[in-house]
Order: sequence, then C-alpha cells, then structure tokens
Amino acid sequence: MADRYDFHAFENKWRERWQADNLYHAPDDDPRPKWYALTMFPYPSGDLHTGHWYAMAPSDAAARYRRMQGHNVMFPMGFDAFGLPAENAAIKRGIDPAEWTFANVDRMRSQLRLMGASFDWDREVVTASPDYYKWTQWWFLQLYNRGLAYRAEAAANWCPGCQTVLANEQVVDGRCERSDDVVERRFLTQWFFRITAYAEELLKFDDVDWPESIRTRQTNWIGRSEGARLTFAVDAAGVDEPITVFTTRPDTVYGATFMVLAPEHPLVQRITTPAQREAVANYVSQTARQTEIERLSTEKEKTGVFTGAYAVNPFNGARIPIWIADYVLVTYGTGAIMAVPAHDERDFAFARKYGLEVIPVFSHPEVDTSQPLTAAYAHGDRMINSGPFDGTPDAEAFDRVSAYAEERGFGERTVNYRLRDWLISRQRYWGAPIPMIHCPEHGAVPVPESDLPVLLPRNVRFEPTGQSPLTQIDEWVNVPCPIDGKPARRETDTMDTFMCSSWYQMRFADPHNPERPFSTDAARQWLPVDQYTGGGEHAVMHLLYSRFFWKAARDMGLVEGGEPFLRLFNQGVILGPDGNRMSKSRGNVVAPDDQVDKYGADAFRCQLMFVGPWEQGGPYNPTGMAGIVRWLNRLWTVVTEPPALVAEPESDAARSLRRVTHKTIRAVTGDVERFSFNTMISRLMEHTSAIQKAREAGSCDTAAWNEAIESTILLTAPLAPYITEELWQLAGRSYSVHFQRWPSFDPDLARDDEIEVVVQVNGKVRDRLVLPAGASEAEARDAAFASPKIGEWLDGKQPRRVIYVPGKILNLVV
RNA sequence: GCCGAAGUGGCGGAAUGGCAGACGCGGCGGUCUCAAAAACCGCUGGGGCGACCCGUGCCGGUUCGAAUCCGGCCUUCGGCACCA
Repeated sequence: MADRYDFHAFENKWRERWQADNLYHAPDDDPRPKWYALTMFPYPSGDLHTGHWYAMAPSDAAARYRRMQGHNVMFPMGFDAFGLPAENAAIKRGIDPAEWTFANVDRMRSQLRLMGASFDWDREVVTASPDYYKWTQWWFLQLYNRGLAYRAEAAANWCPGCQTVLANEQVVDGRCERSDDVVERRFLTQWFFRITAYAEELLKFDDVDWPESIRTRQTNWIGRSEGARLTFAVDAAGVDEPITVFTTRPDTVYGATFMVLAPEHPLVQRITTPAQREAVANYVSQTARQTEIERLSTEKEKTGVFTGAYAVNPFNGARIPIWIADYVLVTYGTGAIMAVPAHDERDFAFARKYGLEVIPVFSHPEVDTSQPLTAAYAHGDRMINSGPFDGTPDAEAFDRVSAYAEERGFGERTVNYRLRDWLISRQRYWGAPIPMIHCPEHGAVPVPESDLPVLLPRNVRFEPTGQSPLTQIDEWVNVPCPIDGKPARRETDTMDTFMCSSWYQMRFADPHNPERPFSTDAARQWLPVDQYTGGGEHAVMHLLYSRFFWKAARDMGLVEGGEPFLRLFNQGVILGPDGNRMSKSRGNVVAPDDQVDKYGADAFRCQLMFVGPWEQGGPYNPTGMAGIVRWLNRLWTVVTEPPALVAEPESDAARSLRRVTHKTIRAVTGDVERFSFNTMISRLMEHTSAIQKAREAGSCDTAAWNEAIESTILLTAPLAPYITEELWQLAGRSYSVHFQRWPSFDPDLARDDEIEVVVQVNGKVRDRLVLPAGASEAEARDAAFASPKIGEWLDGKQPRRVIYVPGKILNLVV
C-alpha cells in the first residue's frame, strides 16, 4: 500500500496546534449566524470504539461544512457518566465508581482527540460531576414545584439483574433493555415525572425535521386513543363504589354481556363473593407469578375467573357478571373493561370459552344476527338490540351514545394514552441523589436549592441489595427536616441516568455557569440544537424524555420554542467485517486507535464514511482502506508536485479542468447537505483523478490549476481535517483551512460544451451522438437520421413518434 | 398478526422515470524492476467468434422508455403487538 505522505508527522502537529489555538471554540458573542451541531455524547465505558467514530466523524464533517459556510458553529462534547456499568465494574474490582468513571473519561477524551473532530472542549460537561448534577437535582425540584414530579405507589418493573426498578421505556419485550433479564412486577412507592401531562403535545412534530421512523415510534409509544369512560354500578353486598371502564366503542354498550377487571384491580377483593373467594385468590396469585412475557403472549389461550358479583349497565339496567382475567391490564385505561363479545375478537374468544352471552348490536350485510355468531365483527351498518338507538348508522353511533351518557351523567368522552408517567427512582448508588427529605411530620420535603448539590457520599459499600446503598450511610441519611429541624431522613434513591441526558444540550450553551443551569442570554444565543445526530435506539427513551424536559423548561420560561432538536438524523450501525455486531467474543473488533496508528485518522474517518450510506450502517471493510489511502496519496502528490504552470488562459485543457472542478463543487455540496458522504468521497476521488490527468498531460494553465487544487483541498477539509490543513499550508495558503469559505460553483463553467445524446429505437439504445450543448430536437433528429446505424434499425420506416429529452435521449418509435 | 424499510456484479455500493453497475475493493493483463513491493496504464455482470441477446428477488401492469411508478407474491431486517 502507498506510503507517500507521512500522516504521523502532521496529524500530531495539527492536533496540538488546534488545541493550543482553541480553534474550534464557539464564542458566545459573534456576529455570524449560530449553528448548534450535536452528536449524542458517549457513556465513558473505558474505550472509544469504532461505533463512536462512525457516529461522530460524519457528524463532525457536517459541522465543519457549516463552519465553512460562514456559521458560528458550536459542536460540543461531554460524557454521560452516571450509570450501572461503573458500579458493576467497581463491584467486580473493588474500586470507587467515581475513580473508574473519571479515569475512563480522561482516556476517552484523549482517544476522541485523535479523531480530529472540531469539538469545543471548553464546553465539556461530565454528568457525574457535582457542578453538573447539582443542576440535574435543581431540575427535579423545579418539576416538583410545578407538580410534574410526584411520589406514588405503582406496579413497577423490577430488574433482578440490575437490582433496581426501570421505566417502561427501558423494558423491551418484558426484558431489561440493559441486562436482558426478565423483568418482574413489584408494587413500590417511587418517584415519577408527569410526562403524560405533555402527551398531546408530544404527538406533534410540526416544528421538527425528524425521520419518519422515529416520529412513528414515538406516536405509537404514546398510543393515543379516543373513547369514553362509562360508569357501571356494582350489584354486590357492601359495595357502593361504581366501576369505571374505558372503551373506544361506547356505541356497543348494549352488547356488553360481561365485565372484566384486571386481577390487580383494587375492587377485586371487595366484590368477590364468598363462594368465589378461593378461585379468585388462586387466579390472582397465579397471575402475579407470571412474567410480563408470559402474560402478554398473544398466543396464550385466554383465562379468567368469575367474581360472583354483577355490574349494572347504566343504559338498560342489565345485570352482567364481573370476571377477572389477565388479558386486562391494570396499567391501561381504568384496568376494567366492558366486554362486548359480538364486536371484539378478544372478548369473543373469552365468551366462547366460558359460555357467556353474545349479543350483536350492529347489523351487517354478511351476518345473520339471529343465529349464533361464528366470529366478532368490529363494525356494521346500523345499531340493533340497542333500545332507543336502534337504526342509528354506524358513523353516528359513537357520538350519539357518548352524548347520551354525558347528559345522564354516567359517562364522558375521553382520550386515553398508552404512555405512562416516567418512573425515575433507581435503587442504585452511581446516580444523582433525589433531593428530597422525608420528615415524619411534613412528609416529603424538597431540599432547599441553596443546599444543592446533595453530594453523593464516597467510600460506600454498594453491593446491590435491592435497596439503595445510600440507605446504609447513617451520617448521610439522617438530616434535620428543612421545615422544623427535627430528625428526618434523606431520600436514598438516585435518579434515572436518562434524566442527566434530558437536558445536557441546554447546559452546553452555558456549561460553567455556577448560578443557574444556563443563562437566558446563552439560551437565546445557542438553543435549540440545529442538527442532532445519533442512534435510533433512543427513539422512545432519550429523545422522548428530552422533548418532555424541553416543553417543561419552556413553560418555566427558560427556553423559547417547542422543540429541543430541530433536525434529527439517525446513523446506522457499523458492523464488524464479518457483518456481525463487533464484539470481543466474536473477535471481529476493529479498534480505532490501531487504525489511526496504521493509516491515520483522516483515512479511518474517510473509510468509515465511504463504506456506504450513513443511515444504513453495515459491515466495515478493512481491505477497502487501500482505496482511501491511494486517494489521499494522489491528493498529496498533485498538490505537492504540481506540473510546470503557464499563464495561458482559455485553452481547451484549462476549460475542461475548470468544468470538472465546478461540477465537483456543485455535486459535493449537494452530497454534504444530504449527509451522503459515500458519494461525496467518490466525487472527490474523480476530481483528484481529473487533476492528476491534467498534471500528466503536461504544462497547465495557472489559474485553472490553482482553482482545482484549492477547491479540492477545501471540499475535502470537512472529511479529512489533518491532511487538508497540511496541504493548505504547503500550497502557501493561510492558516486555517477550516475557516476558509466553502467554494461556490459557476453554472456557466460547470456546463458542458457538448452533450452525448443516446438514440433509441423503440426504447433500445442503438447509437450515441455527440451534439453541441443546447441542440434542438430537430438538430438531434437530423443527426440521428444521418447515422448509418440508426438507418439500419429504422429500415426505411418513418418514426411514428419521436421523444426528445434535451441533452439526454432521443427515442424513435416505429 | 399489523406497520415500516430493504433486496442491483465476486464484495461495499451508484443511479429515484431516460446509457444499469459511478466510485472503491478484489481479480486478470501490462509498464517500471535483477526481482519484489509501491506507483501508473488497460480489462473486469452473464452468454455469443460476431452483429447482437439476456440481466436490478419473483409474477403481472402502466409508459415511447421502469432498478425507479402501480398491483400481487417471496425473502431479510427493524418496529409494534391482548392497549379495550
């Protein structure tokens, strides 16, 4: 492989120079328009891997392009440094999680510097440092003060591996998103954020340019459905509370032949009759033993138990039996449903199994409603068996029935969401302590803001016990109540680390502010993020939580506008050369530091961008590196070994070189705008080859040559920052190439003098003609008729039809 | 089951209604060299001596013209999935 340029020599040199000059620092006061570019900050796991490069190097190229377009670009970097891996590593090796984390941060910072990315290191934040988590705690208090943080008992997801509860978003297919352990259900008192208060607004994406797939996933996760709540009286001894159900089909209420409660529904014990007590108790405990995976399996046959109690349909007074069944979830709606077997598949299956009544309440052209139904059908023509509503068309049924219920006071239209409030308590050590104090007299009392941060104590035994390790530190836990000074206890749970990352993009605007999370001026100057890039796996976690935080911050008057990230781009996943995820056990890991050592940072960056479309990801191709190295070598050669130059403008060769240059500028600009880095590089390769051909052809026009060289260095600069800085200097230009103006193209110079027109006969290519640019259809047609090849194919016939696409194609139809 | 994306040479990929395979890897041949490496040049989808024919997962359609648009199917990968 080629070895013409010595990247070791200048990559280190320029890295140090840029650092010494603080070249990429984004000043707050700058007349240029701002551009806030952000790539998701990493967890400091200890080693920067190829995935980090794949996410960050193209993001850097895009940021550099904006800078050359004349923007004051802020491209910050930091570390998402709280979280379980530190704690687990610490347990395994007996070291302090803080030590482990901050040592990793140092190591990864220096690895990141190798990349040559234009990060503004002055703005670095580390979420685990007290001057950051002070403000994470501050956010908690603000949310608490606004009623957006509350403590409640609820069925929580307990991960036995991580020994902590998790948010719903962190449970994937009934397993822990991190450890893959099967999650258990536990009733615990925990802290929540009221993200559901923003459910409706979180469904709107009008102000953002985000990938469809992420928007769809958030929309599905929020799960809006319109329906009604209907209240049924309970006909059971000693129970005067009614049961409210949520239904999307109030119009089928006359077909409700039974009611089903979730086994965990609070009324189950009270309504169950003595005869049914044992069966119900057995079923409830059997349900409790099931994992979420077992319970949610759609394959499983439905089961349930009769409680012995009856509910009364408020519309017609019908007494319907109340069952419990695990296909009804306590976490959705009201945890109770009216079952309409005729018009709901699930209810139908249940009714059939247990011999319950089925009453159709809509006529249907293909169903004989006087016979037992063989299947449920969702919609029909008109209401039947529905008392005063008989004959109502399907389209009007929902509104009429709902209105009736509202008038009589036993129901109301509502919107229900699948989204649950965000559970943020964690029973682990390495996180920001929740700044609350529990007083026997005053309950949960916020820590006064002036006492922040609540520092995480050091030298703690943090083996997981299912309780926060902080509970064991008496001198930390026992504090006076902020209200009356009497003995009280600190909250010992820590916060979900997703909280740290929900507002980090705001802190970058003003990262060292000791008084506030950020100043209003800084927020006005920098927020929101103009371009965010990162992995799509955060669709319903980080990206949803951040939007919630932003909207809450907006309502507190801290930021302006409705969204934290205006444009979002999700890169794909870079795989090992064998097409699998890189992992030590597979032995397919490509280590960035090795690649940098062998080929240089520029070559590694370019190779990652060249393997394919960024959003697609895919296997890393180690042998393909040769092509990138050859290209950078050719670039080096043409700049450092120019031909003999002559001042002779307007030669054909000069015009042709200029044409290629201007075409390249046009194409490459379009590519970088679309993040199409692979095609961008292929075009730059072509340009380099064209320059090389011009060089070998002999003496070259000075102006055309200089323009070509200068342009190609500038266009390559975002991709390969080191070699371009070196070449820019060698070419006698002024430091730094990264603050030069992005070249613009001249359409006249990019235009071809001659065009090749493909001539088709009946849609098949039969000849190619070279014509002057702008040739008319008549000229093209005449030229085609003059061609002997075309003459043969026409065989003397006159074309029935002629299609001419100027500059492209002439199709003769005979 | 439902929703979405994708399927193109030996490989990564390009072309989003107009020359299929840009660019790169790999391979083959050549120049240079005592030789090798590097560099450079040429060839490289399949078939045919050739004019040409065939070819973008499969089947059909629209169009002067389809990798691209439409309908149906197959495969792969994501997402959702008893949400009332």
